Amino acid sequence: MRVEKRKRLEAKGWKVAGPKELLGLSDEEAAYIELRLKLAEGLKARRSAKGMTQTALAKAVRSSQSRVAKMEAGDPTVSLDLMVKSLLALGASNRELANIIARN
Amino acid sequence: MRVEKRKRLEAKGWKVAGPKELLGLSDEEAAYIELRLKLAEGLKARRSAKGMTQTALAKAVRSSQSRVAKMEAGDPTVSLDLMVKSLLALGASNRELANIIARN
DNA sequence: TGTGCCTATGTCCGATCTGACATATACTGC
DNA sequence: GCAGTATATGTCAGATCGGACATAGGCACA
Repeated sequence: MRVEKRKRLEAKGWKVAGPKELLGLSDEEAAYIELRLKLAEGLKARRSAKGMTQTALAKAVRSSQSRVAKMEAGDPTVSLDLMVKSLLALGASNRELANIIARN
Repeated sequence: MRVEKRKRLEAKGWKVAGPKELLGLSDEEAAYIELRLKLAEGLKARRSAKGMTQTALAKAVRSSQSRVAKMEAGDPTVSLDLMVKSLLALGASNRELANIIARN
């Protein structure tokens, strides 16, 4: 993984467990965090494509605007569950979900 | 969704919120639960393909045998996060994850 | 039948995540 | 400038999820 990307991730507040190399991420840690970021981006893209506000999406998933903002920011305190549920609430199919995840 | 499948899901202990029709699942609820089952199946398949025991996988992800069993059973008390992390720990790439999700 | 191994299920309490709220920042149009 | 709207960020009590543990069921092979 490129240093630039790593710094982007670490800047978001991720404290990474057991560094294999100093401040490094293991492959699976990296895959996990990249996955989250892809979901976050997909969420934001889909929401704005629909012309929805964060508040509107929040209501649709019975959450709050602040949590939607955190989701889209890739905040470590939001779960994959919530992000996935939100994408589904935005009308994404499992197949579209897969596309978001597989995307480079 | 076919009634047979619905019963399969409900039998696993899912209590579904706000039934649109009596005992029915909305599209997004169904997609969410199917997603979980796919991950559960993928997890079990991948683990046994590697000849690992649940206990061995548990150690690899610093979890416990009981939780691995629940994961593979699609138990509602395990999060997507844990299932995804476990799949990644089994060496699955994000792309393989996507394949599991997109599978029929 | 017993011993051994793997998996399933239930319960507990400590850790993590959640919605709600407050507040801040940013960008409009007036 | 100010009001209105959208988004970002921090905090907190309550809800959910976590590993650990106990225990049961299943299946093999002596």
